[in-house]
Amino acid sequence: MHSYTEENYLKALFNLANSKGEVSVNDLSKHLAIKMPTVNSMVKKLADKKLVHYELYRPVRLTDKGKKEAGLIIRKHRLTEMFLVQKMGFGWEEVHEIAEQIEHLQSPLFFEKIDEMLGYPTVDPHGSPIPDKTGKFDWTHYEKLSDCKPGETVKLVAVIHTTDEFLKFLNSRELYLGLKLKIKSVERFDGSMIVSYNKKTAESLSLTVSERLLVAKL
Amino acid sequence: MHSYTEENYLKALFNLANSKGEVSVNDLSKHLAIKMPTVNSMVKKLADKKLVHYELYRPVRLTDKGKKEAGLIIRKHRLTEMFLVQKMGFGWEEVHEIAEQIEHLQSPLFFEKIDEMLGYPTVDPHGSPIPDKTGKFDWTHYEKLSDCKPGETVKLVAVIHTTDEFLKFLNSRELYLGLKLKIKSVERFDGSMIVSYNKKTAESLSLTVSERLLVAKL
DNA sequence: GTAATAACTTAGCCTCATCTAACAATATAA
DNA sequence: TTATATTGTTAGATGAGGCTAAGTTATTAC
Repeated sequence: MHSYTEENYLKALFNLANSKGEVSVNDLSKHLAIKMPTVNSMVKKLADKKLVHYELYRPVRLTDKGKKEAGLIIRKHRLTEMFLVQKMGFGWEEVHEIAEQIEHLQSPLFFEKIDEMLGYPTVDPHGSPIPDKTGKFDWTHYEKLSDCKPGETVKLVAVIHTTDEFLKFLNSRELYLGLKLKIKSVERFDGSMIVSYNKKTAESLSLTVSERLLVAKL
Repeated sequence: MHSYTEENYLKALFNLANSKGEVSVNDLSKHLAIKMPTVNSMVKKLADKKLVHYELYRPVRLTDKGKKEAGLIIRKHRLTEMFLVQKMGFGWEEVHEIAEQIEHLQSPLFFEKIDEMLGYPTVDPHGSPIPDKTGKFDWTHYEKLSDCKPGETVKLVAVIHTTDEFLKFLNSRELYLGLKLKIKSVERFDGSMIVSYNKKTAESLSLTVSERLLVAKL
């Protein structure tokens, strides 16, 4: 098994690699708030364990083994978040910190039980997919709200870059997963969007926000 | 806050000190499965932090501060065990290992929620008292089954030295908390007891077992 | 009351995960 | 295309929490 620390590096690599597939030592260092030389030596250690591909002065890529391990940790994290929200009554903005700790528990039985109690969910409370027991998952191809056109009606299916503050902001605007949104117009100037949903007929969402909301077209 | 390791030392001291109030370095070493020199240096560290009283070549005693800290960890452990049994359907023999890990989580909110969901319980699934929010608790004075006399009828209220195997043994004999037992006789020779409960009219319990069962007289 | 045993302590070493300081390579901009 | 800035690497230190080997103090047995 891997150490608490190694697990955090794997998870960070997994999350950062989503777009490019490779991650610079610098990105990792910033994301983990750990100095570069430390990250550098840890990356070498992960390479020794065949969890990442690494060459001097080159970005890092997870190996298949590394992807699997990372996927399994993310699985535990997301199952936990779902459990905290659905079975314990936490808000979606409260669960990240706690799941961050619980994901490291060594008890397959515990996570089996959670999975079962939740009815084998496929997404977490923020709409992110939960990897399966082999560590694999697919992001069904959702669009960013910011890529949609006026006149379209869409359903909010996931939230990305989920920070505390952002989720609280969504709460305050009554923006929840599953919500139907109609796009009324897009402001040329700053990319902000005017949308309607529920009883709100003209809410404005900045580009910063609409880029973080994933939707399915209806 | 204290490290994971320090928390384990505090918890061990708390558990071992129950009878004598003081604990030898040797006992601690055996209980934690950590070599004496390591324990020795850790004890000094705890003394620096005013968590234990310590003099060279003398046993160790928790300070009031240390007792409080330890009590709060035990509280988290026992609340967790109760949660695992009552809300997640685990058996009382399965929860120790998991609680051992969860007790170290840093999230007051998480344990508040558990406490609330359980209706502020005062004992864990094995009948041990759950310390309050100041780390204090009282072992209501229960008697060992082994100290009872033939003819008495008692209620099983707690189990001590709870290992996996022992709890499984109790399961197999259908010995659960709350059970009424009548003591029929005690064997002079080896201290074993013949008791009746439920539909069983003459079950034999060895001294090893009856010393680990706490009862209240009826 | 001494000798043997058990318990305790000290000294010194190890690994893990972190750091800083200094140097090397690559990328960017003039 | 050379100068500068950014990114990456190496070397060496640190603190936590372990270990073994060797010596010291208590305790137990005779």
